[in-house]
Amino acid sequence: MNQTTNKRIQQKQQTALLILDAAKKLFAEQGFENTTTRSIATEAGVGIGTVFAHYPDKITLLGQALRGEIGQVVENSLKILGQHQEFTEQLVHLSVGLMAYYIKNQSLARELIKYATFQKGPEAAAFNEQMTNFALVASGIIEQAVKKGVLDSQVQVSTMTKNYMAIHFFVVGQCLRLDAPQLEEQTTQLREMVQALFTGYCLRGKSLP
Amino acid sequence: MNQTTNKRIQQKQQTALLILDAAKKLFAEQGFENTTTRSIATEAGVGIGTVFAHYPDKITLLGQALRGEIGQVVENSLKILGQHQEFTEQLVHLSVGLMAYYIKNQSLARELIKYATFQKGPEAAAFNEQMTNFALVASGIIEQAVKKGVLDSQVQVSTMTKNYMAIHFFVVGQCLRLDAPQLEEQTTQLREMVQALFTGYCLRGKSLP
DNA sequence: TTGTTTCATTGAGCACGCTCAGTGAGTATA
DNA sequence: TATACTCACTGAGCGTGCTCAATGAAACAA
Repeated sequence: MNQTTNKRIQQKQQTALLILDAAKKLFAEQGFENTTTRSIATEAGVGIGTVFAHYPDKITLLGQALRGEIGQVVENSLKILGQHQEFTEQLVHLSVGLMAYYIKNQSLARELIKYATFQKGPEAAAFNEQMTNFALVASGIIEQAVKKGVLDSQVQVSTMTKNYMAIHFFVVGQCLRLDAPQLEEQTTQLREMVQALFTGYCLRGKSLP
Repeated sequence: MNQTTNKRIQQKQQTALLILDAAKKLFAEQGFENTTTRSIATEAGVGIGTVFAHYPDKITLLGQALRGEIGQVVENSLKILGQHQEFTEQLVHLSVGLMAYYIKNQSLARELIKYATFQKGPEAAAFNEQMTNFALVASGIIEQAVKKGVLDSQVQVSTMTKNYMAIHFFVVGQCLRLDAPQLEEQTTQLREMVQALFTGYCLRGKSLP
């Protein structure tokens, strides 16, 4: 029963992959807007109807194409978080990974985030869940700093986390919007803003470089 | 020469107004996506081609429809800025006007800002110029606070301004994204974030309420 | 095997935003 | 007045993203 039924399911899964691979290739080669769903279907060797039988719309295809990579980028950032001692540098590092990815894939990332930020739907929900996790990590870093006595204990961790996320989105927005953003410049700006946010609450006499 | 030429020019200007008025009406009644350019043409009593002879694309029509109102809102906010003594309250007040407008016109404003934030073109440029002016006002408020000795003179005004703008965009983003945002809640969050940003640098013993 | 049901696949077709060659009234020139 | 030119206006038509009734192969039932 299972073995026989599998034939259809396997076929379906493979078709879905074929379409996704074609989409990835064409998006990378021609950009999002310049790639037509018809050309994706042709590249994948299926009819247009099949494309939309597997993915509800074009933006979902882009989301599926980028989601894995973005998750990977965040994961990598998390792995080497511990290398930094200053919690502000940990926060900076957390954002820089994504910033670098967004700069490298500016036009595709811009399209996805434009959608995810302002629209509703499963694709936006999935993306925003990733961002919620991201905020949780930031919150943990700030909480640790308070517990270690590096930060004044009267700060509201939740409010500071929101402030950090605001900075993150602000700088990420610039990475997506500017004409030829330089990672170094944007990182410097990010660092300045994060330090400005926290320096007033730092207890030990750590000075800015 | 002028008088006779005016006939054409006047006719053209009136046609443009007719189209813009029709667009305003239909956008308000049916939303941006649900309003077709054809229906705007019909409502205005002109052909579709005429619509695009006057406005390069649909989003420009929305921009023209909202730009005036948004400018008005900012102007009104500026007029009563002086009523607040605490500079943090001045900053909060600066944002609240726009937030209220965005909540009231959520779906249309979202569409315009989605475009202006991530796309290029004259419409986006015009909107971003408004935002640059907005940032200049904020910068002035912060600079004043430093000069008055309310803020530690070692703060970088430019960096703090960026931090404030980050908060502004963050909260405005929520006003545009959430399902039924409450102005009071969003204002409270904005105030918390602004106070958290500056409290560490405040010289006088002004306490939070 | 034969009949029945499920469901992945298909492409003609729809509605949309936007284009562009053609039209004719308005304007300047003789 | 007669003629040439300008330019606001027009809608048929194009290329999109996406839909949906129809098709037929795979899966199950007899």
